[in-house]
Amino acid sequence: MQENLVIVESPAKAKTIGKFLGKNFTVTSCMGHIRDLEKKDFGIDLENNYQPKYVVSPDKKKIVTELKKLAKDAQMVWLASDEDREGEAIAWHLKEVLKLKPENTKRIVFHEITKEAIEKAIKNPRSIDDNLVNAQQARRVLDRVVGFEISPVLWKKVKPSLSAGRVQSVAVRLIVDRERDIMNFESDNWYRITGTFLTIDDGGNPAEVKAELNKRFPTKDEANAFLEKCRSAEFTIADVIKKPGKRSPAQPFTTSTLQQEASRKLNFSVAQTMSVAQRLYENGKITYMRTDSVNLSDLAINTAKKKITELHGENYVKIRKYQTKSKGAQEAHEAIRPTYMDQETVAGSNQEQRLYELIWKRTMASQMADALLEKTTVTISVSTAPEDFIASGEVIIFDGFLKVYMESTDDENLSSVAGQDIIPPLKANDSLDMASILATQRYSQRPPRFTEASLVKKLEELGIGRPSTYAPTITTIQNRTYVVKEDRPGIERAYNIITLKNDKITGKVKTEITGAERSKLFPTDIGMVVNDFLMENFEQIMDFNFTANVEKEFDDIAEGEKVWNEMIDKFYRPFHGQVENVLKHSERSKGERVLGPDPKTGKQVSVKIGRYGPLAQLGVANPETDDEKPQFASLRTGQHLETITLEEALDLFKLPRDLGEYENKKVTVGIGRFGPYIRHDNKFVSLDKEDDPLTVELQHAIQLIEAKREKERKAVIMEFDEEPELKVLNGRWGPYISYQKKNYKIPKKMKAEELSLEDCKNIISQSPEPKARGGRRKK
DNA sequence: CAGTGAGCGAGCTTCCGCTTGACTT
Repeated sequence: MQENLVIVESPAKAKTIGKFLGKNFTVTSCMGHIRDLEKKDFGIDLENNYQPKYVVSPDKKKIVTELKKLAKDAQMVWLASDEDREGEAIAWHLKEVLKLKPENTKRIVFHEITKEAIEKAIKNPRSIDDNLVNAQQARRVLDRVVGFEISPVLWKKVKPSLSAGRVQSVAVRLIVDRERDIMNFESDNWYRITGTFLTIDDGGNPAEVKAELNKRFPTKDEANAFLEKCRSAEFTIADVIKKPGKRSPAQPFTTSTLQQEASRKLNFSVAQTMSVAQRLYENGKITYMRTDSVNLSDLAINTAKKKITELHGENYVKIRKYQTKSKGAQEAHEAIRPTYMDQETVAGSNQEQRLYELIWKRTMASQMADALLEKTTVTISVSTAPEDFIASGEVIIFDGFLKVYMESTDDENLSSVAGQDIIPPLKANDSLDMASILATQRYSQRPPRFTEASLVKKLEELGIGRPSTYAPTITTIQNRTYVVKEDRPGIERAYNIITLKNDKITGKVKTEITGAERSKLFPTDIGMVVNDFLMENFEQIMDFNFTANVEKEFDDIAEGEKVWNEMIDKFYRPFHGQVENVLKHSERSKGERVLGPDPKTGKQVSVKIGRYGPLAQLGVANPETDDEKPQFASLRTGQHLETITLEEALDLFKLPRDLGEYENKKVTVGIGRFGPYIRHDNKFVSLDKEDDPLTVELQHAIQLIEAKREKERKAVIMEFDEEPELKVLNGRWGPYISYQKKNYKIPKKMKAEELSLEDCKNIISQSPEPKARGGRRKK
């Protein structure tokens, strides 16, 4: 019989703690929540004060059986889940499901996984905090109510299988709002004046000083006039100011900041970062990766200090204690840090090594000295104008933490790495020779689109979502196709540049690419329609402060100042009324937009969301007269309900288009579910990306048809006269056997070119029944 | 798989937070 059973949440944690506790303790894990609300039906008894109906989650049945067995054999069960709301509820569910008796059950908590912390916890057990558990039940029930009452409204009023929720719907709103800000953005432009001046440096060599005018000009004429004035001007140093400055390291990593930095520095997606971190954690290389705490254990700080001294010297050390202040933080863990600070690198995949290195550097830097800078500002006066040129430079006097790590920023325009601009020694009243002065036309920047990581940052600022849900939320809104992550090309923009050099003023027009996007989040048409529908009908849920407001109430419940089902009741009554109201009165939402009349026929042209996605419609259905039916055409990729023009929509109806004949058969071009295609002799050939179906000509179409035939000829490795339905083909993943429209894998040791008909039949009879080609087809 | 978009209506979809593998693409 085991004396003591300790239950924690994760197996990796159980392993470590097991080592600390010795023989009298068995440490095991429950893998997070073991029970949840019933998934079928609502899972909440509305007739009975919102009583939750809990069931053991299907994937936890096995674990629960094992835990029951272990608990039965133990004299004392120690529930050691996290100290936050969710952790308390996990402990309570364990107590309920395992039917633990109070006299055999103790609840313990610890913030860091060290021998001392755990022994201290064992000495100070408490009982389960029912108020905290109730706060969690309120959270859980509220989320179920919101998600499971609004989602079905969307199925009826917009499209089946859609979803809404406290977290995901606000995440989508952020992206939709930003996209509209960008659409409505009006770019401003002005002229920025920069000058290059000549001087002599300490060594007596010629040196350059670059400076920017402290005024920008709204028009080309004004910029020109200023350059004219500079022609005959004298340039004098009016002032040199030197100021000390410092920069401090960033806080240790939390889930959110790790996701941001891994995205900026390593180009990892949010999900990728988490799975790489999970492996590092399981291998004991880093502490737990789902945390909102920036706290480091004393042990970690001490080993970091030792390592910094060893590598860089004592003057690089500065012990810093960080405190978490983000909204809703629950402080159940430490910050994300290397388990052993003296390990600079780890074995493992390239990704694991890079992420580890990032975490190691960030943690080291967080305990290092400030960087000391000297900022120099030089004012250069212009004898013929009231404006001044300003040259500014920053020199690192002491690098401190910058020796190891520098946090990146999302703003590409911000060049902020110190030590880039060394200014040659200059004195007041020195005069400078002017080498050139430039007036460059600049445009104001539209708001930036979100990356996965910058969306996580925003959600965290708003207190929406938790470290364990950031990555899944980002995945969900993409799975529901509310949002897509993609690249989009920029557009070319012209700008003027005027140069004064050698007493000559010359103007030039240059071009630049602007607005190109890489891996950014864009709302889809359905995302926008759903967002607008929710904004109109469920404003309260869409409010950025909704989560913060209910969190306050959860806190009150946790403090014992509010009763959880009373809080839910207060929310539920008006909310449910609103749901009923919307179901009864609101129109189906298709995002319809009328673009105007077709100039040829006068029929109305409109766009909306149809069963298979966004479409354009020519004409209006009239059931009474039952005359001509409207024409429909799908929107093309890259076209959107909100931005498509009348002309672009009309073009869609020009397809399918006759190109002429080839081999006495018609050749037509159209757009289908898989993009633009050419049809000939009942066969389809995809157009190349650069081909426009509206202008493509017969000759090119024939080329494509022939190219496809050539490819098909190559694709057939073997045919058999006796069995025309059986072929050995070369596909995307290598050779395979096709027989009666089903495909079969060829075993690795066999060579495709050497198969006999007999071999093929053997393979087919021995293979498991494959899926029919085309996947899920109905009937 | 590529011309769909009308309508009948069965049975299904859905939330957020804890956790880790077992899956397919």
